[in-house]
Amino acid sequence: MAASLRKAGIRVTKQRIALMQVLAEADDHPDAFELHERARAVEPSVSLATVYRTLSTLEEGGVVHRHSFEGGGARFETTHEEHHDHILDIDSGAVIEFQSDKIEELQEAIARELGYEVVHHRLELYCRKIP
Amino acid sequence: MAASLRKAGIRVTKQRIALMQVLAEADDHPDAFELHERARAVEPSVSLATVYRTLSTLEEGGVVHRHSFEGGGARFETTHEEHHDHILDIDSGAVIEFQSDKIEELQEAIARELGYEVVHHRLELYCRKIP
DNA sequence: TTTTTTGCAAACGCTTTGCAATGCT
DNA sequence: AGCATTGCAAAGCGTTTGCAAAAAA
Repeated sequence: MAASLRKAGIRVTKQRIALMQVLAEADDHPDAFELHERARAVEPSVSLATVYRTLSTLEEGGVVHRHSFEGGGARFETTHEEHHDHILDIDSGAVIEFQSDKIEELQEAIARELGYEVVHHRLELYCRKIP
Repeated sequence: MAASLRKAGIRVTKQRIALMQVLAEADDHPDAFELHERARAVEPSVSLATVYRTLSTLEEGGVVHRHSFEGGGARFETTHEEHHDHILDIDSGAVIEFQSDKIEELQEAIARELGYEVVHHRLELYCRKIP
């Protein structure tokens, strides 16, 4: 944990280590408040302000991704290799990841046709379970 | 304008008429602040609070759509027949609409495969002009 | 020792809301 | 008359920031 911070040129503090640990263990796209709760359980000295500051730092460093789903504040996940989009279960709040090369290609084709190149995109499917 | 409000079961006030007029003329997805400016030019008695309240009312009535693009507040457009998604020009801030049946189908296929049906979705391409 | 990071509390930007006054039907 | 809608100012919410103290390099 400390090593990977050092490698990214980010100073190692106990607050950052706690947050990274919590992020590494999370698989549910928590928000800043939730991350603060979890980080405090590991290292009580972590403040919410530091959670926000560290998340921004980690985002700049490409370590985490920030998502702004509908309703509520931003939610975070540690960056993983493959790009993916999200399905959001309207009823349970669950977040499911998916990936579609075809959709990616279509997006690029559409943009290109209009004289644009896609820098990044956002695709979210707000769904309900089929009974 | 007044008639279409009445038809939707919404009381007719000069503030609402002003806002609807401004919305009808807009083709640039303005935010609440911008709509307030424009509506005030038509009817000076419109307050920002009423703009927000009326936008919510119109949204519930299906008359306008609210979008939460990256950065800044919500932006609005009058609902038009065909569903569409958006390209956002990162440099100019311009919003371009596009529509792709293929992408829609793929989204539904992906959701279905995971046991979900798509209630609504969000697809935004943040783009830069190709030189 | 120098520079960065921290917690705290205050400020921020956008949006919503309580209230008494006003306006619609 | 009766009830919805208004403007205003205050509050709400998630997020950011100024500052002096603490900690990392």
